Amino acid sequence: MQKQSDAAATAGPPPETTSIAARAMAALRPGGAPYLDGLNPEQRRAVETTDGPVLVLAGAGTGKTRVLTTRIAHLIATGRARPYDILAVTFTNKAAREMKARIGALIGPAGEGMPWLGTFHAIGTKILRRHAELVGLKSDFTILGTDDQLRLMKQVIADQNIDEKRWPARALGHAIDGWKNRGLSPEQVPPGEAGAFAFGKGGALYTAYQARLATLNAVDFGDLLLLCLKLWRENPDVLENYQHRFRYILVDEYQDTNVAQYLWLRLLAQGHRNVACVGDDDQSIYGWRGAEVDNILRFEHDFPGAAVVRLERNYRSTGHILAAASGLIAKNEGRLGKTLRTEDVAGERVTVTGAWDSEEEARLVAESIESLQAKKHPLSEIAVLVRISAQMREIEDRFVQLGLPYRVIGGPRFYERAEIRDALAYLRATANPADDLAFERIINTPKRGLGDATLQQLHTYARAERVPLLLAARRLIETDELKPRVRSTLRALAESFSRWARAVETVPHSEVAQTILEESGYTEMWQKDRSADAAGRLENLKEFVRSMEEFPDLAGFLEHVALVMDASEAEGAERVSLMTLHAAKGLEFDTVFLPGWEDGLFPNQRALDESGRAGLEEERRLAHVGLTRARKRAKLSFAVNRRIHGLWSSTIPSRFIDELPAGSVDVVEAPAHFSAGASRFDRNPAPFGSSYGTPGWQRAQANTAASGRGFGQSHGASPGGRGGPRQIEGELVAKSTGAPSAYAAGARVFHTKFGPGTVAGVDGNKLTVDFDKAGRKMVLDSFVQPG
DNA sequence: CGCCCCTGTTTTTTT
DNA sequence: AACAGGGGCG
Repeated sequence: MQKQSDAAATAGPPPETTSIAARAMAALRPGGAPYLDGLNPEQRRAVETTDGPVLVLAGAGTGKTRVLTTRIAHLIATGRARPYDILAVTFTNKAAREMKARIGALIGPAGEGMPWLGTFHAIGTKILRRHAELVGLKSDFTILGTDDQLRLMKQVIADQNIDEKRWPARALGHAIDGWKNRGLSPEQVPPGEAGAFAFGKGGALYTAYQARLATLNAVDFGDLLLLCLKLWRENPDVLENYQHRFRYILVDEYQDTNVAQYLWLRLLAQGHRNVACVGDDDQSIYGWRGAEVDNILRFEHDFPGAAVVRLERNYRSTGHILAAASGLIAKNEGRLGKTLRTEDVAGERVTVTGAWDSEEEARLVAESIESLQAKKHPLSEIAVLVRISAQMREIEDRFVQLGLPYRVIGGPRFYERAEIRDALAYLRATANPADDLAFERIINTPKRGLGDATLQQLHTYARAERVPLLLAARRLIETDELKPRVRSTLRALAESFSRWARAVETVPHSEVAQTILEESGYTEMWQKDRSADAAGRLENLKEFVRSMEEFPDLAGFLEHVALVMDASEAEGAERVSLMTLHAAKGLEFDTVFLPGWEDGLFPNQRALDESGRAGLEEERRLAHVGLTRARKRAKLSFAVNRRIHGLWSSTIPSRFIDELPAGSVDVVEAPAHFSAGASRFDRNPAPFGSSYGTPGWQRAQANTAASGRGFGQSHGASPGGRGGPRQIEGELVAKSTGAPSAYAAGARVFHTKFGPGTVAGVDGNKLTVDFDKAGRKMVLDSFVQPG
């Protein structure tokens, strides 16, 4: 496959033609084409193969972003395209921002104001606003966030008299999301799937949901793409216009595209057929939210004659790290196949350390960081990457105890916070009196005595008269259908909204926001709140009002908030970064800690249960992403005991550890200071079987016994010095026997710690056992005896 | 209408 | 274990 693609690439239009012309044209400009300097031959080919479809398979650390930005610079500098002829799509705002900045740096002001560089959703919005009426919307449509969607779904479910407990709105949301990801409008959903939800009502619910959106003049994120497809299919002239307009199309992170995005791109690319997709099938980690690795695997089929360029020269990691990552990812089937290589030194081996429990693991990580810090390793160049957010807690606790400065990347986002969503709801309801969802959110926030009963009345009236809630309120307060108290409260609220709406016309919008928050009693609500986070919320509200000043008007600000759900965070501070593996994609650090490599956690059991082998391969890609974040040092670890949902479970090392090439790995034993006193476990819970028979493990056990209790030696881990971690080269702690287990599902077994149980599943020498007392656990078969 | 207790849930995350 | 959301009660 690899050979084939390369052949196809060279069989295409000879790149030299464009290359010479490009260079000649660039040479006309003073200073030649400095932006091409320093590209390697493959990168250069990816940049200079301008015409026709191109797939750039860019492995981790091979200069993907550089290629993308240089390619745009090249298109503009050589006069092939003006900035507005180029469509460049990314997935995240961050990526879009970065690309803008780098293009600016490459070619100066000429590259500024690329109007069609943005996320799929931002560009989709831009297009839909221009043609809103063709898809049944007004151009000032609202973009709903997930919480609004959820509330809408709840209403729809209730309307259809379906038990929301049996068929939760979340599940419906998931189903509809899935359909939208696959580009399916309600009528296109396969009947079988539509019928699977709520006794055959899934399709009807989807239809009803879309109808509700339409009456609200609102769309959700999926619609931003789906409605473009509808627009183009029903209006070929409009499609043609865009096909013509976008002379060159570039797509970043192509492996993350879902079907809807793929269809979207394909329609547009059919014009000039100059589409360059950059991606890495080995870094596809978003399958669970609809990304189709197949899109990248099928590229050459979908775009016949496509040139394929592989970027395999890695400029990031040292040899052993790259070897470990490559060796691991090689276990995946269904990949296009790349071999990363580096000209860098072999460097340090990847280390693997076993800890007694997750608490000790956190301590090991923290102490390891402290000793690096002592050697002047900048903290900003250290990251701890975890599989799930829940792992962060223990690590944070440890950092706090030691006073290690750290920052969590990708936590709850600014615009997702309750106080911000409330403030936004006030602004939305002010800007758009028909925004029922916003009005509903704040009608009783702060508490003003307008509860469910009142809301029901409003709903009934609004539905009967087909008017928005706020208008329904205005009309009802003129009748005597409401209790006097409710009536006066509601009148005051309605009048406030009128007043605020008038203010928007004359007063700067951030001042109006300030006024709204004060007059509505919202600020006061938090001032009176005695809970610990109230002060922080007030701070957030201040920041929120302040951030509005950066936008020309209220509508502009609301659009920004709907599409750009992240607030820029201060970078470069002297802190350790803590984040999930997913959040780490695209980042790099000198030293990377990868804790929690245990079967069940990583690879994650749920991924395995839900997606089987595909799930396992995605987990493996995640591991690959994790390893390739490291420039100089990657430190894996696992714990033998971990608390899962509050219960202690015994765990076994990740199968991925076994899959690493032994030659690039060092097993490093934990410094000998197991916190025996703090553990609630017997030191020797089970006779160690073959898997724990390695010298390192045995020594760890011996040291534990000898070192006694307490924390006394916690700083004795001076690396390189005496008493520091000893290394046993090439030995793997979790070495599998490879031999199939002697046990079969259904067999009765006995475990010294967990007692009797029944084997539920077998995977090599790893057993899933339902213990009579202890519940379901995963254990190595050498830990149990026939029972 | 509002508060409190109980119950069920718990991957990864963007737009 | 921790949290969120719903139901029931005052």
